[in-house]
Amino acid sequence: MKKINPPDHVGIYSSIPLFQSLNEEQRRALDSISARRSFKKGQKIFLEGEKAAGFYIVLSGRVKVFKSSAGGREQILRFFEPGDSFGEVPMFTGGGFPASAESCSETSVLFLSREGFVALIRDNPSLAMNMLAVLSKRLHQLSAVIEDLSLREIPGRLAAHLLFLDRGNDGGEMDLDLPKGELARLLGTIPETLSRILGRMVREGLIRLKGQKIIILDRGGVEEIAVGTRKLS
Amino acid sequence: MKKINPPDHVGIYSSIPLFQSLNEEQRRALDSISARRSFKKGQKIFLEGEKAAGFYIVLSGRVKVFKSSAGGREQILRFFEPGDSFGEVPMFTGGGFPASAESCSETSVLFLSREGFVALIRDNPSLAMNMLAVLSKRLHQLSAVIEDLSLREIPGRLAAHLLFLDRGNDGGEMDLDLPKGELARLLGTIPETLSRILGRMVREGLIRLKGQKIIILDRGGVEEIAVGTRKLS
DNA sequence: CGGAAGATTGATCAGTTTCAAGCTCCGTGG
DNA sequence: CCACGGAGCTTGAAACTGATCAATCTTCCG
Repeated sequence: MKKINPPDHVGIYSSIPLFQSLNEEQRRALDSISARRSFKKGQKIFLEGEKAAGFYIVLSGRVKVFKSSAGGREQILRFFEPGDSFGEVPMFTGGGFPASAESCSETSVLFLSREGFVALIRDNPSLAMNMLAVLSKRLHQLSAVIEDLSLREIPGRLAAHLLFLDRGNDGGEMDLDLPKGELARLLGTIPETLSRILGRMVREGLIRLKGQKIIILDRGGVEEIAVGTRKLS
Repeated sequence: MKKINPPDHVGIYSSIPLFQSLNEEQRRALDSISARRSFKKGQKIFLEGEKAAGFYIVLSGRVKVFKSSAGGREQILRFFEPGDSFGEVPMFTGGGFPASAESCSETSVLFLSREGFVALIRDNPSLAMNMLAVLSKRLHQLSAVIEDLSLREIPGRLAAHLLFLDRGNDGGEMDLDLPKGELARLLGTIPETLSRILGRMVREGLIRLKGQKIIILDRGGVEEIAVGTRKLS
């Protein structure tokens, strides 16, 4: 499991992409505007609409950011892992958080105060550029989520996700890395539906599945499902 | 109709929110890195995945940014109007555009070169802050789209959109401001479905509709639909 | 070993899309 | 000035996807 937990505090920042371009002095400046916080599994970190006093960076554990509906349904926007920052939006809009955040496990985060960070950005052009890059990548990701939700049906989303998990380890066994219920909420559906579709994929010999372990048996077939060329019967 | 087309070029920039904080000299600098471009109705401005040499600002007309699927379906992410910038993402990610852009009418835009603008940002902290604010607002918007697509059904999305259009002019007649087919693609559906749902709303006395003109007759009712408290029969 | 949370399965239902046909509006050209 | 033609919009019937509800099974911890 990834974890950011080095001996001295300079090391903390050097393993955070956002701060790559800062020098020692600037990193020390971060110390005075940041604080560690810990969350137990399932704790709320912030709620949609809340005002923010700053933003967060994951040090260890995992955080999910999600939207929830009146009816109790939940759409996960993304999981954040060690090194990822989250909750930046209200720092720059002045409004509230666009979504809620909750820890998925024992989690430790770094909290950075808004004023401090904004000041730091003001005379660190490269920090500003890094943050622009972070937000831009986030926009790209959200666009992809929208594409999934609007233009693809669930088997396609699932297939694409499996191929994403499989990047690099062709054919080998891999881990879903999430409880199936969470995966369902990430794909914009519910556990029952996910279960059924996984079942169909198994029946058609596309994948093998035991617990959270999964193997892609027919990569070409899965790709066809992802693209929409082929359908599950 | 809004239009940005002032006598001298300083004026151009002063009516663009992104450049509010720049002084005269900095605005003159923009001149050397920007160029006007014109598009006729329905012309592609860029395609998803294309590499970018810069980004755009709408001067007059309207631009839609959208995702399209293999099956020919289309999800509009947003419309951009005079003063709005669009297509910034690849400037900061180094990748391609996350979506495609097309003019909705005779449209004139300002194109700003990537290198020039990045250089400008580097020694204009407030320009960087403005851009951070722009991207953050965009993230907020996309989150809202995701919420709509995943957590709400179509009558709810439509009702929310009508209330949005109505902000300020309680009860008066207003304009859809879009062909119904485009509205459908903005709400994540197809013209047939939109037509039926508008029909149901009329039948229930929630709205009156003639062409693109629409009046909200029962604001409370429309709000209930938007929130999900009430359903159309 | 017991119990609770998570996962699967089946039957049913609701919402949305698809396909097909017809209609309306409006600009163009005869 | 009217007729034509086409795009956009509407309407209907049928098909489909995914959600809901309810029951059962599994897993994993305490």
